[in-house]
Amino acid sequence: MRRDIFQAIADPTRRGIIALIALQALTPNAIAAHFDTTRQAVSKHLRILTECELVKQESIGREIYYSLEIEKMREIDVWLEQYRKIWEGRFEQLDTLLADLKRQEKQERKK
Amino acid sequence: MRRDIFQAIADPTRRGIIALIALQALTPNAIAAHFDTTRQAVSKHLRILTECELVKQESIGREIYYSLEIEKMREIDVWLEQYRKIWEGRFEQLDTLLADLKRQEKQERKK
DNA sequence: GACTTGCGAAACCGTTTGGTTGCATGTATA
DNA sequence: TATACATGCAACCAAACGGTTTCGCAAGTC
Repeated sequence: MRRDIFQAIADPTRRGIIALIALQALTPNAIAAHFDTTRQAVSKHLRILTECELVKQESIGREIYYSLEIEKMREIDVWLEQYRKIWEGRFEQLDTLLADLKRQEKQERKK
Repeated sequence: MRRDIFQAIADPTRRGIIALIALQALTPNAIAAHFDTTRQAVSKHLRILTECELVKQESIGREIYYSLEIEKMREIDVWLEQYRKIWEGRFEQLDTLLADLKRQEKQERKK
């Protein structure tokens, strides 16, 4: 039940949905038409994406339009930043980088 | 069996391991000491990380040192890039962005 | 050679995941 | 009002996941 953005993007179908609704809101039916699964399966994915606030919905009549909560994607970017420092060789603040990694490792350990 | 980098980073313990070996190679025992699981469980995680080439190993005597394959982390960055364009409002090449998202969506559909 | 250490592999187990089918509800439309 | 449509939700199921225990093997150490 612990909804995590990293878990949310782990599934290829969900990444497909994210790509699909990144620029335009779509209804579950419209989304399901792009994949070879049932509408209900898509609905489940949308629920997971909604639970971790990666997706927002807007009801219009009997239709529900889903769209990407782009700000949430930054969370991945934040996590990636420390490693970007490494592959870019930016070790100016090696101390803080080490502290960041240590803190994160400790945080993960608690889960 | 489908080893995917996104699935690899989905697990919090694996993210902890990644943070831990990002700057220094460590043995399974040393890694396991940082988490409250068995060495064997860590070993399983290391196998998954190795399978998707996120981690490389070097045998020294009877010890095996695992370290992060930092280049592989760029793959996540590449995937994130299209969304970064969106949240940064960089729509200069809206056409190519749309094409990128379409292509990716199609790619995910096949899986 | 006998013993300890570091490790991976296999077997097993409870839980989660991703999918399906069937159903209930609310909204438009004839 | 009766009908069709768009959707979420519950129940169920096989497969995958994350963990443990047990084992076997290679490499050091006495």
